[in-house]
Amino acid sequence: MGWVPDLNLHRWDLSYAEARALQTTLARQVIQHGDLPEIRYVAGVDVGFEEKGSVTRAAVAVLAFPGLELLDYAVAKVPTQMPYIPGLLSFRECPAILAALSRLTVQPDLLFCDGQGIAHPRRFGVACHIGVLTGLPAIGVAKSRLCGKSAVLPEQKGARAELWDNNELIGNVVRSRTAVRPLYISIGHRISLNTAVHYVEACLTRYRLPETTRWADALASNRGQAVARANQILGR
DNA sequence: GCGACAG
DNA sequence: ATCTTGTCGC
Repeated sequence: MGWVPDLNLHRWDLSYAEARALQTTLARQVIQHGDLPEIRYVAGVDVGFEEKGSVTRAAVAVLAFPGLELLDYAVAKVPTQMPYIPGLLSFRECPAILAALSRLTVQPDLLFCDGQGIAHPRRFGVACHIGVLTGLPAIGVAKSRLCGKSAVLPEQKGARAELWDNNELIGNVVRSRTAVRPLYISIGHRISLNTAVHYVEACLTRYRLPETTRWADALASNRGQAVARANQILGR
């Protein structure tokens, strides 16, 4: 990651108890505010699995903002080291994600992570983890809820409700399209909740997920047509 | 002890 | 996440 001089790495071979303790410690490094300067490059990050789960495949797609044209993408595969355990997702996915980020040519100004940010039992979901380790502004864009409670959401696109847990505001539940399941948006790092929701909505077109996530999703799951289209656009 | 539980 | 075809509804 030549463009990230200060990667704050740590060990990944931890017991579950150690991993949870590390989350509690690192959560204090999350910066829960920040109004971003000029955002030119937004990136979607996602992970998929191969070989019955033994290989973790991460993909990062960088789009121009606000035009949303694909500018760059990178993929990385690493041996899967940890199973999926609710609350410890980042320990399973971060190694592959960091590897993919290191292969990027364009440095993103903002990362959209597939999963929670501080809307997490210890306020340290995958978006916080990636944000703190890279120092980049990050947003958690999850397709479902991990923890917290929110009011019933109107079916209309644009409907928005607060997500609360233990008397703390941890995120927003947002209807990105009429009559679809809502998105769970939370602070990842170096951004405020309102700014985070603003950028997610700015990356929406006609689908439930923002374009950043859609591209990362397609590339992480290695969908032939998506890879072909990406390579065509980028002339590869 | 009984649910809930990102991807 | 992943295994998988057609089908019901906005």
